[in-house]
Amino acid sequence: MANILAVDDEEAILVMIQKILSKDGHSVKTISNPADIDNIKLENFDLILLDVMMPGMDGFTLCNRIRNYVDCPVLFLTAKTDEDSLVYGLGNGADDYICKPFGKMELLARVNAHLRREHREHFVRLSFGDTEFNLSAKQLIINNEVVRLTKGEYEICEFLARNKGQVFSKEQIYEKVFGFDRESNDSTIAMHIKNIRAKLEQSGYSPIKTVWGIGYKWIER
Amino acid sequence: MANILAVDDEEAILVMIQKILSKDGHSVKTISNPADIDNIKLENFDLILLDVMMPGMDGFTLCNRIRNYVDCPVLFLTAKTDEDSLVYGLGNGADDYICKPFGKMELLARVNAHLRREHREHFVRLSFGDTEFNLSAKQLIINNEVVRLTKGEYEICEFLARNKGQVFSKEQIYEKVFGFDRESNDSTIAMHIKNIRAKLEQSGYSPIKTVWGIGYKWIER
DNA sequence: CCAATTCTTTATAAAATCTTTAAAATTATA
DNA sequence: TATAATTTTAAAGATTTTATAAAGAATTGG
Repeated sequence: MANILAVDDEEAILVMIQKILSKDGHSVKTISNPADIDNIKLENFDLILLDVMMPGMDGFTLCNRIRNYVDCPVLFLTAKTDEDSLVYGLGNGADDYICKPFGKMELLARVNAHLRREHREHFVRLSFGDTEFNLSAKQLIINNEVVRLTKGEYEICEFLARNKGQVFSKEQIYEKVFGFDRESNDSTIAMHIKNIRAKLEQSGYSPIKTVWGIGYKWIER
Repeated sequence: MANILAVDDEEAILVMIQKILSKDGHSVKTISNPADIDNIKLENFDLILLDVMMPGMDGFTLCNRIRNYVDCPVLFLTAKTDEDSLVYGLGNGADDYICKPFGKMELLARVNAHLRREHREHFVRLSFGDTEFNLSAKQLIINNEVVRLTKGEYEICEFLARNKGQVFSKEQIYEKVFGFDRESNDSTIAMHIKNIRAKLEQSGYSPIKTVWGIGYKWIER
């Protein structure tokens, strides 16, 4: 799942880390001599676990040094449980500070949380229930499935959904969505509404309701 | 510096959080009634602190719910110090789990570490699957083979790939990649896209998708 | 300064979307 | 119930946007 590097001078701990993480599907490389870290391509790792107190090199300095060419999460594993050390560690480029003795499940949970975060997409969203507008991708997603809408169709949906419950005339919709008014736009909107409905119907949704004589509205469910 | 939301039913803790964080330059909003969270635009926050045990709503559920439309770091503050709760919390979308009573400096250090990370640019590595950008050599490598792109072509690819999933208009792409705006740049970008596609096609890749009427986006297969 | 590469423009073809038209269906109301 | 108003629907036409090709301008490296 992920490439993880663990650096610690205690073999027993490395064995434990190796066991826990590889059981969860990760590929783990261990180093017991911190000096060896210079012979390794750190760029290839998705996450690094670092002991703080190691003979010949302290983890803080090491972390600070490798931060120049490493973007991935770096987590300290340490017996130094005082607050000052923690603050110092986090202030020197680390992303987490796990105190020994730590629970096996805690280690795994923290590692996975950091990995998950690394892959978290930063999209601007607008969502209610199982309906989601991905404003960055300009996509309407229903039940984790993308509904293939044209630009105009999408814009109409987003506009109505943003103001769900409110009724808008065809004219208003046209003006709000396309930005200007026009001679005969009612039939255009009617057309779009029809097409949108047909597409959403396939996902089992009918969110656009006709308010007779007035217009349309997106109903909240 | 950052907009932070803190949710806790204990006023004393909120006051403390407020004090610590605002002293460090952050803008802090506090909520003592978790139900109020529905009346707040969560998108505006850079980081959220959440108590786990609150009357009427538990933080785990809340976190899981808001994760649908919130990308920012969410940190639990909790008196539940057992490992199971920690694992459960981190497994439900949280990014950290801070046990009460926590040190003031620890809170600040963790908050800042998360914020710093959020702004950490990936300057070393950008890759997915067998597609890799060598950012220092300015090369796109697919299946261990270098794709011969011109500088402009490469920059467009890197920009789109960095923001994969997001749609950008031709104008936006031009501005972001070449740094300035221009009278007629649409056809230039269209041209580059065409050439990029032709080159990537030879490696069997078609990562750039046209979003009709809006622009282009990089899709991760 | 020249040659090669890259970027930009122009023109045309192709594709997708939007708009119009008109008829059918539905709803409101007299 | 009949009539008028409104919405729905289908299909064709118009428009807009993108893709492609080729040629000209600018830039770069030797």
